[in-house]
Amino acid sequence: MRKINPHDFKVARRGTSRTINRQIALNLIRAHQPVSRADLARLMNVRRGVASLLVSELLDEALIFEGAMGEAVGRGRRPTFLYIDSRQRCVVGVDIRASRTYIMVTDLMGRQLGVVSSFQTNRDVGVLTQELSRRIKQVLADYKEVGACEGVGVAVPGMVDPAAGRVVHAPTLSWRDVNLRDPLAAAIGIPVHIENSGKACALAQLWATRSDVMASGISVFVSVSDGVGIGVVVNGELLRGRHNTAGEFGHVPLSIDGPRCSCGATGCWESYISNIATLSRYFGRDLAGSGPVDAETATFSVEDLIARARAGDPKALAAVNSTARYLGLGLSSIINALDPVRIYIGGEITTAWSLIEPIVRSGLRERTLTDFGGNTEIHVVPAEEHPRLRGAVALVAAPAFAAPMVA
Amino acid sequence: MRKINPHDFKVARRGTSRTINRQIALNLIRAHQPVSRADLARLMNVRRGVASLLVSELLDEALIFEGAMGEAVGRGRRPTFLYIDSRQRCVVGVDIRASRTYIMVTDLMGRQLGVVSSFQTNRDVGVLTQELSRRIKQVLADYKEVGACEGVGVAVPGMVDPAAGRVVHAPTLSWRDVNLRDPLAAAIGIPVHIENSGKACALAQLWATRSDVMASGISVFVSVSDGVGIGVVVNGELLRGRHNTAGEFGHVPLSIDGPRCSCGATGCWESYISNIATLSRYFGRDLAGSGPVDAETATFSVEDLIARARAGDPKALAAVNSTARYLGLGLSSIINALDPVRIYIGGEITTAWSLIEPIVRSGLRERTLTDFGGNTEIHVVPAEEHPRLRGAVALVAAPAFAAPMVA
DNA sequence: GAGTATATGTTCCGTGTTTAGACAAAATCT
DNA sequence: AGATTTTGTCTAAACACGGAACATATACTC
Repeated sequence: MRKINPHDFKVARRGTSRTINRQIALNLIRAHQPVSRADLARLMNVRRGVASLLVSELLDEALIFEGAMGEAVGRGRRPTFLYIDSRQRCVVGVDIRASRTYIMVTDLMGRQLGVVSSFQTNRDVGVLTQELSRRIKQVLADYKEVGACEGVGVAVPGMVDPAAGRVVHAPTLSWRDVNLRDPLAAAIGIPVHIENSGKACALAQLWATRSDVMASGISVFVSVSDGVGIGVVVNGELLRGRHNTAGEFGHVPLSIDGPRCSCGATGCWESYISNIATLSRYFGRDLAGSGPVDAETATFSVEDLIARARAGDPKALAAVNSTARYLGLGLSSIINALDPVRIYIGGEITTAWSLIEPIVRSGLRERTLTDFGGNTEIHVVPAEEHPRLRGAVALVAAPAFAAPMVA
Repeated sequence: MRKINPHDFKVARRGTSRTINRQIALNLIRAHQPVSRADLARLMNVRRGVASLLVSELLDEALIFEGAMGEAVGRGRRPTFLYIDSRQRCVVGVDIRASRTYIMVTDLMGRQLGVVSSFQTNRDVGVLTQELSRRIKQVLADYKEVGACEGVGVAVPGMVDPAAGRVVHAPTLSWRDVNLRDPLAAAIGIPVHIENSGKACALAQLWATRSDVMASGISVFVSVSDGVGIGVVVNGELLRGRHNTAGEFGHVPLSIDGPRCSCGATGCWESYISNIATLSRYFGRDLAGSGPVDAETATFSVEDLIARARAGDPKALAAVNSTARYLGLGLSSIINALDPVRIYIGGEITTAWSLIEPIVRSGLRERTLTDFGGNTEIHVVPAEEHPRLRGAVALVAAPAFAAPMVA
């Protein structure tokens, strides 16, 4: 039951019905391809004539194309199959992280083309833009057969203003109010879209062709790495808030008297479960601080810690288990606050999922208000799926499929 | 940018445009009445002919009526003014609280008719239903001139399944899985709608004719009384979640090692800022527990405490100030999690707002991630506005104005 | 007071879109 | 070869917005 905003509404025009149905048809082709006009008519519950007209419009705009004739299922004329037209078009996804930056090329459906390449992140924006531009051009030259690049999507670990193309604040990169989009777009001559990496992860799941849980109700993506990035999707739309900072559950406290967090406050969830927090717990001292960096801690990663835990190192196991419990306790806040259908979890810690899942679940159940809250579905997204990169790609590819604004 | 759910979408039919525009016109009449057909055409940016047809349809359905001719502004024919048709129709709002139950009669616009009556809440559902039924009939008989009752809306302090008409769990009433709607509806012969009281408060603000902040972006209503009830509105729609429990920020922790909360967990925000928590802080012992009830604490309310604080009692002031700080700390979680445009606050503690506002604000700024987060607009809703009751009324009156489901 | 200007509300026709159904094309089965 | 079935196209009807003309009603001007 939505209220119409009496100061910001969209009147239905003569072509509004067509626009709506055209987008529905396009999405159905995306979700069900290969699919025939007759299939579409059945899926949409309209006459074949209408489906035909919608399809011819999409064909004119080269958003879809007619593939080979399908094999007839029973008797009767064989259908002509329709596909999203991703021939000779590609998208580049970029994931900027504190240590390394990753690049991937996909088609318009978000299907990976080639391999993911990476290089060390230079925190000087000018230098990074130069290097990114060079590498993107390189990658596009390497994969010439994939065609023209429709756009570049960039996931950034920090607060982003996508409309302005600016990074408002990225603590791990020491960026403040940086225009990342325009210089990069100018350098490569391709449109660039930027977004916060937690939100990008959520977009990746939302626009993944297989999943359709996220397209209705509430779903949450929790990405645990250097920091905790979170994206919330409500009714198929990313929750942005007034300044595009909605979803920062990482800085909701577990204990206001807890450890100091990079954000300046104390006891944030992030300060309990980030990779640095887990490692600090193992080494018995705060690695986030500017203390002396010894050879061991400098290169030791959470994956290494998990390996030791699996190998039977009791201290490592204790550190991981501790993180698991705090992870569950924080998830309970998300569940109480949003009552989501499903929570996706990504990040290095998920490689220990089989180890920690029961602890996460019991930590979660310590604080969830209801039994079904405690049973909220949790889905692990492995690193190989590259959620940030796929989300970055969605920034470019998804708008063409978005629902029209109506009423 | 919303994704169309490929398994649950609404195709635009021949009448869809008309349905959309009809609802827009209806909402504009609601928001701007008195208003003429020509005004509507201008507001909607359509030809007068279209507006005329929409209006005649709304007239046929008796949703609106033509009032007296308006005075011509300049020269030219005088407009015929249109109004939402609330003649001879009324709505009853009911607010069930742990101690007392309140009843109010309004018209379809939510304008209060007569006075708010109340009686002591009997926790036996059967007895309460009987008494409610008797009193509602009484009130409708007393105000016979207001016409037929379109429905009864009930706000309940607990978890509610509005579709089933059941109270799933209301701790302060000791109710579990109680069918409240059907027995009451049967007894009075009028449709009944029930909803959680925090969500009802949010609905009251959403559908208030003057405010239109809530109709776009994110807004939150925080109601502090025996417990902490919260309603979140996203893009003009109440955030419900999978089990209609979204918004329970009252049970997000300030400190997981904090005081025990009525929900069973420890350190919930509610356990720091509920009226009982504030009073417990003043009396130096836990009033929520089943300890001995002495004459002083039994009748002493937060309003009394605030009066003492204003009179200069340092212990009272300290207790109130403490609550104020915790209120601010918890609000920062809401701001970080949702980045709302505005937060509404209701409850007894708001009578001390002039006293506590700076402390709430500084507590809030201790933990908000960004400067603009720290400056998030906070709006106090005084008890005299009866947000719960107006929300209960909105349950009945609002559906007629809701946006149609499209795409 | 008659004529002019202006605003409101209705009506008519054109265009675009869905709805319904007929029809040709293509494939399979008998 | 003919019947059946499925796909895709086409045509007419129903319905909605878009645009403009027209009647109505009021105020201003000479």
